[in-house]
Amino acid sequence: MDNVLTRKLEKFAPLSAEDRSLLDDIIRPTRTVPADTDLIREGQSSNEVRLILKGFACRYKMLPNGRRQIVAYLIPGDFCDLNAFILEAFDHSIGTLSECTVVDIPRQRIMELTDRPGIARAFWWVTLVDEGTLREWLLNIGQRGAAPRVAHLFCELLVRLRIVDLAHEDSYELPLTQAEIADTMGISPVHVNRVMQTLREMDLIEYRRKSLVIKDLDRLIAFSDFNGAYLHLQSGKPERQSIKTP
Amino acid sequence: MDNVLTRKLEKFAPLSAEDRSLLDDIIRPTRTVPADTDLIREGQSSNEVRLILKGFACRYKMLPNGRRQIVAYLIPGDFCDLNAFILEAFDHSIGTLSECTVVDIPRQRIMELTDRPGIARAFWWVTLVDEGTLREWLLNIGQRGAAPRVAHLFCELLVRLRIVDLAHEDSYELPLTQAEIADTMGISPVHVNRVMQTLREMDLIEYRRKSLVIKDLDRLIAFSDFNGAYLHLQSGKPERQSIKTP
DNA sequence: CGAGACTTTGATCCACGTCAAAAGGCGTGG
DNA sequence: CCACGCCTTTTGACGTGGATCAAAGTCTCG
Repeated sequence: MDNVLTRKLEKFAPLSAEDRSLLDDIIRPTRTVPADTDLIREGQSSNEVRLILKGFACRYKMLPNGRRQIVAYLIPGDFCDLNAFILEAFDHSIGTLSECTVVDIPRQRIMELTDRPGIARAFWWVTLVDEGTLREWLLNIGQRGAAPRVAHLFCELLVRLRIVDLAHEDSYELPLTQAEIADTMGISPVHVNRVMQTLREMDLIEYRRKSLVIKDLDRLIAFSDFNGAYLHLQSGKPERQSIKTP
Repeated sequence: MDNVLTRKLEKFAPLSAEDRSLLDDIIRPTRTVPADTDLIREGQSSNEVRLILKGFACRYKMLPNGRRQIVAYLIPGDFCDLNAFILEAFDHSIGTLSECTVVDIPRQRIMELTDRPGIARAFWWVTLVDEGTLREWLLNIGQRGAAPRVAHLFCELLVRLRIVDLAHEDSYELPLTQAEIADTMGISPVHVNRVMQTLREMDLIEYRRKSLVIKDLDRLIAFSDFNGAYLHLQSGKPERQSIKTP
């Protein structure tokens, strides 16, 4: 039960005891990866599936001119590449943002797991949530101004980290530099700094020592028009993010 | 053989004759949908899978303030919602951009098809390509200036339309208004207009009567840093888009 | 205690937005 | 076949959010 993966998957639908124990077996042996290390590089292929157990990582793409876009954050409980072995080459890289604990799961084991319908459905779910998140990010970057854009990210991370019990109240560890946030949001590092000051002055957040405190979640949600429906959490159990968006 | 769906799926891996004929049976009965009509609205659920046979449609998300972001184009051969029935509610809407011909396929038929491994793999492939495309769009909107951004879109559409034989040489029908392109690219309609004039003045494209002619594909590719690897076409058959990116 | 990595600040610039109006298509009905 | 009206494209003037550049603070950690 204290497995970050099952904890997450059960937010979609309950798993049988047997499924849960199969998923428990999978999370060993682990290895530790230092910060700022690539787990997978664009163009590579792989016969293993990586699962993040601890730390923050990201998917990113680079442009020849050196500009970088982070296209997803990977937090504990997230797979790097669940189905990627169907393709011959990765179309993006994955790198750690902080020190991470990772498991490498042989493709074969994943395929065994997906013989079980409950697990197969749960894996589909994570795939579809990833896709939904990409669409929401596109909306975020394409249509929101810089300040609500950053605020939206903070709301999303709160919800996602709560799912795996990594948020305490309305605050969580956010081991990112402002430059990394800039690469995520498509704005300059300097502007990220200014935006965060604005959010601070509005009394929406506090941010010190890589730790984010959301001081007024309701207003942060309203300010960023956050609606967490794209995370497709089970509807029986309304989460804070959904009850606040009329 | 003259089925827009199999034509596309075989660009990933060849299908058996039997698979191909199963996929032929699926594309009837069709219906015609006028332009600017929603096929699916955010929040809805559905037990059918829609397949576009003719025309352009798009996935989009709206903000409460009325701003819209188009997050994907759907062209002939594209599924609207292959796996979406796993979720209870759509997290985005799908609307036609031009008059479209569509088939509605009951969820049950899709599940029968995926019993066949070749088809199942092909369906996985389209899902992963969709996801890869979303990541590339995020890079495009987040990191490129307006002109290369639009140019990148034109390159992508050329490759995708060629896959289904809907491009003639380096040109194709593009039934979009500049306002729709603006909603896709996260820039204003006025600026789209100016960017297109720039591309025209650079002798990269011609655009009249909803018809786009790429006058110098190599330069357009270079200008937009286009690299079609994210479309994951079969590697045995190098397409134009890949040989031009060193 | 010093070095390198982050954050913060200030000044200036420019890509793109907004507003508003003119000019072209294009379908409809007379 | 023309004229009207509507939608789309184009143009111009002007405003602004965010970029860039550069330097000064501040952390953190060896």
